[in-house]
Amino acid sequence: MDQNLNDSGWRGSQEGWLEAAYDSLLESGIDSVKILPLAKKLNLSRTSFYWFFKDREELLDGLVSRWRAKNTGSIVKQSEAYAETLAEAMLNVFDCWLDSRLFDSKFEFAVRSWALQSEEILQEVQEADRTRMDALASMFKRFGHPEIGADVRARTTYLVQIGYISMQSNESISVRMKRIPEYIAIYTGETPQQRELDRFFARHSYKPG
Amino acid sequence: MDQNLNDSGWRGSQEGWLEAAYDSLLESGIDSVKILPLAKKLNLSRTSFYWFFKDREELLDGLVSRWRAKNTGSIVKQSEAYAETLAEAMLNVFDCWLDSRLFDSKFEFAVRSWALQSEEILQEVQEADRTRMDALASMFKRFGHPEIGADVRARTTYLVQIGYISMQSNESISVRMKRIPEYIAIYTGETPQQRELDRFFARHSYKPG
DNA sequence: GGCGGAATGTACACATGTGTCAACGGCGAA
DNA sequence: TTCGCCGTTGACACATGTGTACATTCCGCC
Repeated sequence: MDQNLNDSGWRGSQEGWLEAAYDSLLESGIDSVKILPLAKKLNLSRTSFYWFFKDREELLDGLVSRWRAKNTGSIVKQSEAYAETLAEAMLNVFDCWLDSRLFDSKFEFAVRSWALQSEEILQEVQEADRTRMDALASMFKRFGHPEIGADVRARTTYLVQIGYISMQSNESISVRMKRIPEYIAIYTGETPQQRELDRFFARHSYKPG
Repeated sequence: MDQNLNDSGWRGSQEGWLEAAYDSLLESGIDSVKILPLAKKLNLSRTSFYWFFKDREELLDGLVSRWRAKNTGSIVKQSEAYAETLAEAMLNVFDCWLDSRLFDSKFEFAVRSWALQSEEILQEVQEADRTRMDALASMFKRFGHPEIGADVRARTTYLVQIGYISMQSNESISVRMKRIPEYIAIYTGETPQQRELDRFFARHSYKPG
């Protein structure tokens, strides 16, 4: 398959192995991330893996770092973005759910499943959950929701998305977009303005029909 | 460990292997369900497994059947239970989330993670999701919510729970109970009556402090 | 053009898993 | 008591995976 040489004139690279591991993790879970199959995919000898990584453990560590770097950051950032109303702020957060450059849902699900069999990963995931929900709760408080209400609304917002990911569904953008106004109403208790929605739709190149 | 004989005077049984498989699935995921380790746990020879099951595949089928029988039924049933108000109906559904005899969350999470690496299981899970969400949507419609609102509220209710499961958190009953009134308010748009809450708390032997 | 380190490959040792087979053991019925 | 079935076991054959040691090749540089 991948007989192409990379920059340095060689076929293999740390990045290459990591990328293959990432693909396999998303496709079939952590137990499928094995050196022998990856080598076959990369068309490399199994043992040349050990040139780039000490052992399998080190490869898996690389995957966790990748996940941590990508997914948690975006939610925090989007929840802090400028907004005039709570509904608009909520729509900023929704950007994450619809833009895979901000939040990688498949990656997220695979890592959470991984947590089932590794105490270490479980700690990582729970730490991420806390950070993300705290950021969302702050957003609700910023717009005047009292402590407990903000907390439960933050949980609702976040958990619906985690649950959605866990369904591994593959719906079209338009099906998902049709639910947005209702979601905003439920989460925030206020109806979003049409112009707020229009701005959101435009950001995601969606034309309501 | 398990040197006891069962009813028929023998040590092994189909049930015994299935139970061990179930434990292992919940503890460490489907890839940990292997005949050799299970045999060690049961203190039986690995090969005697093949007396009760054709192969590993058949054991896994047993696990799926178990899951299907338990988890989906309860949600449907609770969503159809008698209630005077929507808030009360919602509390009936909440029974599932707090009573492991109705809904086995760990089992649920393990099966969903399994779906990552098996197309067949993915189909099963998605079928279950549809059935459950339809039941919840019917409940919202029964209490006067229009189609799209009922649908999104059903999704919210259901997905928050699936998301919660996916956090694998281990919170005390009292922490969880304190959020209930807020959840009801968000999901249904109406505040629950104190007596409705009291009835719910009593069902779960919880004394608000 | 040949040296040296980066990258790859081959061979080995070992571990863990599946499934088949033939032999063995306990217990109840004839 | 002995026959036969239900359940159990160890030995075998095989597959897939990890990691190490050592040889080999490739490429840039002097």
